[in-house]
Amino acid sequence: MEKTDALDSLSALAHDLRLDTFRLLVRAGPEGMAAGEIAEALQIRANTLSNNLTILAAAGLVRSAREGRSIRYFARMEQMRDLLGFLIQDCCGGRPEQCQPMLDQLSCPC
Amino acid sequence: MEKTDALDSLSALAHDLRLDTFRLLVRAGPEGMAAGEIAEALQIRANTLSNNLTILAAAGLVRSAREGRSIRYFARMEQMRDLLGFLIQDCCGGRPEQCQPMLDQLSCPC
DNA sequence: TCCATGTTTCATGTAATAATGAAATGATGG
DNA sequence: CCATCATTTCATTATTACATGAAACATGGA
Repeated sequence: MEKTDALDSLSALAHDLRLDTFRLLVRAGPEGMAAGEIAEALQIRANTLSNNLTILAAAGLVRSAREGRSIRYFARMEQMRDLLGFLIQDCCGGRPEQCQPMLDQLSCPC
Repeated sequence: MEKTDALDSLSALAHDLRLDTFRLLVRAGPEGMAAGEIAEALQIRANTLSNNLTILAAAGLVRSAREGRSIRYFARMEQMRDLLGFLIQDCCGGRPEQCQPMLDQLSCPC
């Protein structure tokens, strides 16, 4: 991942509503959620959500697909993985002795 | 890590100069770098850097220590680890089957 | 075809963010 | 204790991000 893509993703996630939206979609999994369902769940206006979904989509963190009248949104886990990869690579830059101990402490809560 | 802390860290990193600064400090390792050295390396004004170092410090991503006339800055890897942990936990929320494959693809470049 | 539903686009006002020059602070060596 | 160096603080200005109401667009059903 390029630095500019990482900046886009970080900016997209560095926003209360967008972080909530992304987390919600991650939890929704492969079925995704319709824009209306998201707005309902997060108690926000349709157009505010739409603007922020556009920003998440531009950053590659979500994708959309029309389904009848509504439009479903899905979290793009690949992008999330690439972002984590970028941040980790960032930390390692030539200094494995600093990076590895950090990663060892990182455990997946699964 | 709390969501509000994660948002602070994400906001702090979602800025070209601050991301560069943080990466530089990570690479500098435990010796850290004086503010003047950072400004020199990144070719930016002292006060611009100072403002952005303050933001990084408020987010917990760097710490500082005076050393003679200059002030040294250090990357706080714990905070970075916690942020990564938050983002990963975020992705797992109740859905290990989605999270684990992602993590398996994540390898440390060390 | 016409209407209702779901979502996005547009225009606008406002608030937050960012960089800058100038001045102030703090620390050191002479 | 003075001069100097390193860094921060302050005030100002420009830019950008944000939420909103109103209007537009697309789809499916009567």
